[in-house]
Amino acid sequence: MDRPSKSGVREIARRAGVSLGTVDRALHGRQEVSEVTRERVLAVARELGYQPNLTARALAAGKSTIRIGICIPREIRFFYDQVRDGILEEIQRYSHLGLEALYEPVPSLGVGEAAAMRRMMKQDVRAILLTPGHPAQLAPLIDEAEKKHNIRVVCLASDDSTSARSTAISVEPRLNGTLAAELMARITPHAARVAVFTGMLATEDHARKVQGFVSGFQRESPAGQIVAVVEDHQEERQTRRKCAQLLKAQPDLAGIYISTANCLPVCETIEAHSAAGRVRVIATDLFVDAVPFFQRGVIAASIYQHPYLQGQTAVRLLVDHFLQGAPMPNAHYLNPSIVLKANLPLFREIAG
Amino acid sequence: MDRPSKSGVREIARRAGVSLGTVDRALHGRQEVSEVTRERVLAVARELGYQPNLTARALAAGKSTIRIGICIPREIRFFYDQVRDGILEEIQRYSHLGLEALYEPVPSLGVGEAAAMRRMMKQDVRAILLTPGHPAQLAPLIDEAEKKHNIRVVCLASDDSTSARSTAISVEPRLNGTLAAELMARITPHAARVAVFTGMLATEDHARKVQGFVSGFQRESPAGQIVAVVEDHQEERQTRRKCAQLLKAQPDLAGIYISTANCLPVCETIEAHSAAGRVRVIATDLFVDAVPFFQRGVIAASIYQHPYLQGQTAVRLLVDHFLQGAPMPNAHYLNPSIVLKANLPLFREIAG
DNA sequence: CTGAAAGCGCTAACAA
DNA sequence: TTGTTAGCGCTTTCAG
Repeated sequence: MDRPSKSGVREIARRAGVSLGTVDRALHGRQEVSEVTRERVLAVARELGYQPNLTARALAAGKSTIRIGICIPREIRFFYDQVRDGILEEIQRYSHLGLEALYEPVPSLGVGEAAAMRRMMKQDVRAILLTPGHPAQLAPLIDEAEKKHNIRVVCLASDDSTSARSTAISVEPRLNGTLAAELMARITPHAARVAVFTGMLATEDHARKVQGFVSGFQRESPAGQIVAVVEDHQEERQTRRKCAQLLKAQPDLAGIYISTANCLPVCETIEAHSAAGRVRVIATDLFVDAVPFFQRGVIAASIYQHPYLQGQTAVRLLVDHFLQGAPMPNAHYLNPSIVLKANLPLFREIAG
Repeated sequence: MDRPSKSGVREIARRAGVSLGTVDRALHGRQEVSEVTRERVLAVARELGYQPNLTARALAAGKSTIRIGICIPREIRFFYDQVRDGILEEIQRYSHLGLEALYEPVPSLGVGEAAAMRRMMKQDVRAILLTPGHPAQLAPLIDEAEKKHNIRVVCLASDDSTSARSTAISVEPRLNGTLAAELMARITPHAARVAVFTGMLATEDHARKVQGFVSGFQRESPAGQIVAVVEDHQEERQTRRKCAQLLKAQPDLAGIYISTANCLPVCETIEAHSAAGRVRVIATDLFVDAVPFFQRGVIAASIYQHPYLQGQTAVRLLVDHFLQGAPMPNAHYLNPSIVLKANLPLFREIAG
């Protein structure tokens, strides 16, 4: 693979007829070097196929040069925890290359994110990873971080593509919906009547999931019908009430797709109406409290959005970017998984 | 998190009243140090909560101290390629810590593996990653590598747990079967009659997949019936013939689970008999030639065994083991994924 | 068996 | 603008 048997800064310096310091300055595009010498040094480096030794670089540069700010809701055992674990563990793996975490959690999604971002910006972070609760509101701050402070902002789980954020990592909401739809079409009888529960259609993510489900279900089950799209604002009482109404109004309902993590009240209502089994439920994501509903056959499947992997991927993109100079993709979409009873125990939320 | 503000070998040496060299020898359990000094040094290290700086270690030890042998069938665009890519890319990511790949491919599964292993053993590898075609036959050699040469042997995709291999990474075959069974039970009508295609039941992996499917299907579809378990020895002509026979003998067949990657001949035979759609096919793994069958609705789903991730995981386990001293788990089981038409484009075999 | 000293490849502080 | 030099924390000779 590798051609150059020995080509370090030393060799470059020798061939370009300059000193180590100059090579370093040229390589890093610092200002204290003349245009012409820089060109020459870079030419030699290119010719030699110079690959910096990251180990030596990290060692010489001293510890914790790359501080990464993390702004994620503090939870216990849920989605955002997994995201955070993925981030922190991956940063840990790269700590020897100087990665360091600055954890500034917010109490819950969308609360205090701006303040947390400001705090991080003051502490010399090179990147900020955040799960924006209201992406649009945060956009100006994201733009400021990116443009004024040269901080790479990575959105996780949710996105605002109109802001200047460097990249976003998520399962494409529309794909969530189409995958659920295809599965729903397969597991329900012919000409099935199904419904969707969502949070608020005003939220872009929610709306796109629903759109994906609607168009996917129509395609995969032409004889089927979507009889209701219920907005529950993720409030438990509202969910129960609307679910009960739905079950009463649609006695032959064959399936429900819940596009948020709010499946518990739906499942309980279904059981209370003795509709378990007849109404196939496809949920979203995973947490221990949902396990009994899988076991009792209330939840047929769940669309899993790989929170841990989202966090891990974010860090890997940053490592490639900062350490290898790789460009950041505009967005990175992960492949969701389907959870059934059989593979349930292997997901990290359940395995412990 | 971290207590010790400064505790390197230097500090240990100072506190233990010895020199750097002695600390190093003690820390690495080399022989040229007296029992008593070593104890003392280790005690100080423990007390200080000493964590070696991997960067400095890699830099000082020089490049490529940890050579990893890779013995995997050479393919184009298939399962083992993905495994190999996962391994090589992850080794690349850790090259700065001294990881180096020694790639000794075999022409096909089970051919020349012993010779390849012997070659690697002579080239001073610290670990061997292999996908054993006939695990039992290789066992003595694996034992020799582990015990005589102190080489960590990691089995991928397939396992021989009776050998002395350090660990094995795979999707548990039984889980493959039960997951396919649960899905089959959901997507077929009540009291469905289904069949299984496998390679050879004499192969442990194949047998366990079938067992998983049989018991899972009985549990999830008590009224259903498994009308045939077909051994096709993964030979195309045999597969076609037996599949045609099956379709003729079982005109009301509702589903086929193919537990090997040999789905193409089955799908083609089904289409030739105009049975597409009526017979739901659940396949195993993924490759581009299968895509049209997904699109035409012949293959309803596939159980994906994450070949790339298997390779990547193997390397990560080795990194943790060699660099952090973590014990290797006896086996590492990955969570299989379900491929549907909707998420098909996101798998790396298809995305390119 | 132990100590002293010379780097690994790179960055950064200080001179020139 | 450029060159020189001293390390980063560890391993590894080579003497003692």
